[in-house]
Parts: sequence; C-alpha cells; structure tokens
Amino acid sequence: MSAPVAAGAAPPGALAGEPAAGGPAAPEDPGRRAVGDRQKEARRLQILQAAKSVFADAGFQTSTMADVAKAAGLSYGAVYWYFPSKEELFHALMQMEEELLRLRILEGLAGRSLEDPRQALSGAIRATFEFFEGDKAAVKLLFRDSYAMGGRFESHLSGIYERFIDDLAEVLAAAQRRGQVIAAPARVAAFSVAALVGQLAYRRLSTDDGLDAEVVADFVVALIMDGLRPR
Amino acid sequence: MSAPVAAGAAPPGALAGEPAAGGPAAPEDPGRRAVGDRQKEARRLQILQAAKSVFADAGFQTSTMADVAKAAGLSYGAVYWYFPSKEELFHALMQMEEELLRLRILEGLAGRSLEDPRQALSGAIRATFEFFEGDKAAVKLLFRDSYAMGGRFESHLSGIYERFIDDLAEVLAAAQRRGQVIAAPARVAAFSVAALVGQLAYRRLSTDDGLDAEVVADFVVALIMDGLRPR
DNA sequence: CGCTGTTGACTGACGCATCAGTTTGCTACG
DNA sequence: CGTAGCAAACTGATGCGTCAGTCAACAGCG
Repeated sequence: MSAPVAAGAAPPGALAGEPAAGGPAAPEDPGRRAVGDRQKEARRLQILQAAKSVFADAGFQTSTMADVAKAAGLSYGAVYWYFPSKEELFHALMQMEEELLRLRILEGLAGRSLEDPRQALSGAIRATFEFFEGDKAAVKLLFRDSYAMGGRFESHLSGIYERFIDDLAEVLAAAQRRGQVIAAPARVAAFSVAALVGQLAYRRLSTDDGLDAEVVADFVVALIMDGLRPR
Repeated sequence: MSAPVAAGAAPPGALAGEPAAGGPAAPEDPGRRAVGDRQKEARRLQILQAAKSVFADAGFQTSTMADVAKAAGLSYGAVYWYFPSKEELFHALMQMEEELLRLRILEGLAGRSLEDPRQALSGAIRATFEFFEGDKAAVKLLFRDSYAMGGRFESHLSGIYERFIDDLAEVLAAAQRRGQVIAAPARVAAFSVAALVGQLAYRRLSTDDGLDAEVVADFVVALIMDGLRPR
C-alpha cells in the first residue's frame, strides 16, 4: 500500500555486496526505470540533488514537490515512491549534508595536532569554509531553511552545531587546562566560533568582501585567539 | 469545519463590559469600535502585537491571517482594514522592531565615550542583549523569519545589520587609526560582532547557558577585544 | 528461445484541505 | 441616514498526498 521507502532489512553489507557480476555498463540512466539496489540508490540521490537545488533556490516552504519532481526529471508520484512526505525528503537531505560536512571537517583536522588549539581551530574552520564555498546550496539549506522551520527541523541545525561545539569545547577545555586559553565558558566560546563561521559563510553568499575563504578562515582564527586589541 | 462554524457564537455578550461611562476614560477598549486617529493607531498596534506573537510562535509562512485576527480579538476582515496584505503586515512589524532596537542601542550608547572602542562595544552589545532579553519574539522574527524569506525581506535583517555594522565599523576604523585596534577589515570585524550578538541571543532562546544577558555581553566584548589566548 | 505471469518502479490526474484575499452585510457613531 | 469600522461567509488558487492504472524488467515454464 504505502511506499516502501527504506526497503525492509537493507543490511549494511548490501551496499557494494551485490554480485556486480554482469552489468559492466553504466547502471545510471537518467530517464530509465531503476532496477536493483545500486540504481535505486542512484535514483534516491538524484532526487535528493534535485531537492537540494530546488529548496536552496526557493526555500522549503515555497518549493513544491512538483518542482522537485520536475528538476529530477521524474513524475510527481515517483518522488513519493522514494520519500513518504515532503518533510521526510527535507529530513533526509539535511542528514546527508550533515554527514558530508562532518566528513570534511574530520578531513581538515587530519594530521593536525589537537594539542594546539590554534591548529585545531584553523583546520576545522578552513575545512568548513571550503565546504560551504564549494556548496552554496548547503549554506542556504542550513542557515536559512533549517532556521525557518523551528522546532522539528531546527534539530538538524543544532545537531550540526552541537556536535561541532562538543568537539570544539573539548579542544578548548583541554587547552584551558594547559593554560593556552583563558578561563571562559568553553561551550559558549565554542558556540561563538561555530556561529561566526556560519554567519560569515552565509553572508558571503550575498556580500562580496573581496576576501577568499582561506583569508576569512584565518581572520576568524586570529580574532578568536588574539582579539582586536593589539598585543 | 467548512459550513457555518459557530452559528450562534454571537459576540455581543462576550464583548467585555459596557463602555462604562464614556467620558475621558481610556480610548483603548479591546472590543470596541475604533474611532478617531488615536484609537485607530491603538488598534493598529494591537494587531501588530498579535501578529508579532503569532509569527514568533509559528513562523511567518506557517501562521495564517486567521490566527492573527483571532489573537487580536478581531474578525478576519478587520485585519485587512488596517493592512492590505500579509506581507505588508509583516513589513510593518519588522519596521517597528527595527526602530525599537535602534532606539535602545542609542540609549545604551548615551553617556559613553565613542573614543574608547571597548566602551562603545560594551554599550551597544549590552543594550542589544537587554532588548532581546525583554522581547524574545523579536529575536525569532529577526533571526528566523527574516532569514527565511530571502530576497524581499532579508532587506530588513540586513538593513538592521548594515546600519549596526556601519556604526560599528566606523568606531573600529577610528580606533584603528588611533592604534587601539589591530589592522583588519573593519567591516568584516564589525559584521562578526553583530553576528555573534545575534546568534548568541537566538541560542539563548532554547539553550540555557546559565548566564544572564549582562555576563554574555561582557563575554562578547572580552572575546572580541582580547581573544582567547592569555595576554 | 518465445510465451506468460508477476512484481514493482513509475505515471499523472484527482481528492481534499488550507488560506490569502474579496465581498457582502451589519451596526454604531456623528 | 450616510458612512466608517468591523464581522463573517465566500472564492479561487495552490499544493500535499493518494491511488488506480501502465509498463518495463525479470522470472519460470515449456
């Protein structure tokens, strides 16, 4: 009756576990019917991409499922085969963005010493700016739509924030114990960093500071660590 | 719920007491007919207050004009007597908030030396936090709904921001000339302050840091001026 | 290797609720 | 009694979700 959505079971191993066997040809065929887990996953992604573009363009409330379907090159009903509702679609989209961002930040931290708060901050902040730089739609989704849907969807934004803040707060607290950072509420300080990064990224969508992502990231690190008053 | 909803729910009796001796008494009478410029202005405010509460509660898109009318204790059509459209209503509401906030900031700066960046910052930031502390609905309107309406209404948010930033940037630039503040893009720095204040105010709606407005304001000033690294 | 039955991805029109805005009617004030 | 202030029914448009079909991709069978 209802759409299958997350098809039953779906063991993690099934990701690439399918006997690739025959199909050497491209399983991706934009207009064709999706068959098999690989193609269905591809279609799911195709819809998510379309939704991302549409939602980022016009906002969640203003966009219609018809717009999403059209952008995905599918019929209206097909979208409901993969997602049970408009909200669930947005939910899934946000989850994807969350993971991508988090991955990118971890990447940016690789090889840096977490003992040095300046290095840790710099890595995380640069990675975040770079991520947003390469994906403007994500910025809009996170800082415009996610806000707008207070309550049930703010959880995404604050989910990202909170995890980011947790990590930052830990780094800062450790640095405080070592005397590298002044005594101050670590969580509030960590939130401040996250807020600065987010707001600056959002602002960069509409305002051109004439600065590239790297410079802005360095500015944030310098501001947070050294302040505006000359040393 | 389509046909005659409340057939017999005639309001006559529900309309608070009689005008109890017209005389020079208060021209404000919630249910009464507004006559004269004073009373009409009062009714306008009454609708704006209701709209503020409703919009802050559920967001602009989700709220309906019927909700606003109900909250104002008026009929649906009456709202349209005072405002030509939902958007115009929101527009007027934002304009009011803008002016109130700006007034409050000017108040906070009174008697402080603009020559001292720390004093200027402290005055403006404290005033802003206090304003938001006393008017949570304003925070939501400004930092949630205003964002969400990208384009046509972001002008309000950025209007407030830009003016605030202009002033801050000026103070900072002057301080830079005096060597009180390091060389850095003044506008970006000013925006950072505004962003921090806004985001912290918004966060305080849902998260309890256990800090009161004054402490947070001082934290922001200290962070911006001195940074996290010990001096 | 055709033929056929079955599954399930996909289509698109329709039901139904929601709401912004309009119209019409009513009543208190001057 | 004319009109300003308001009440409430009404209209039209919009958009989410549904559902009865359609048809490609496979069996399994002979």
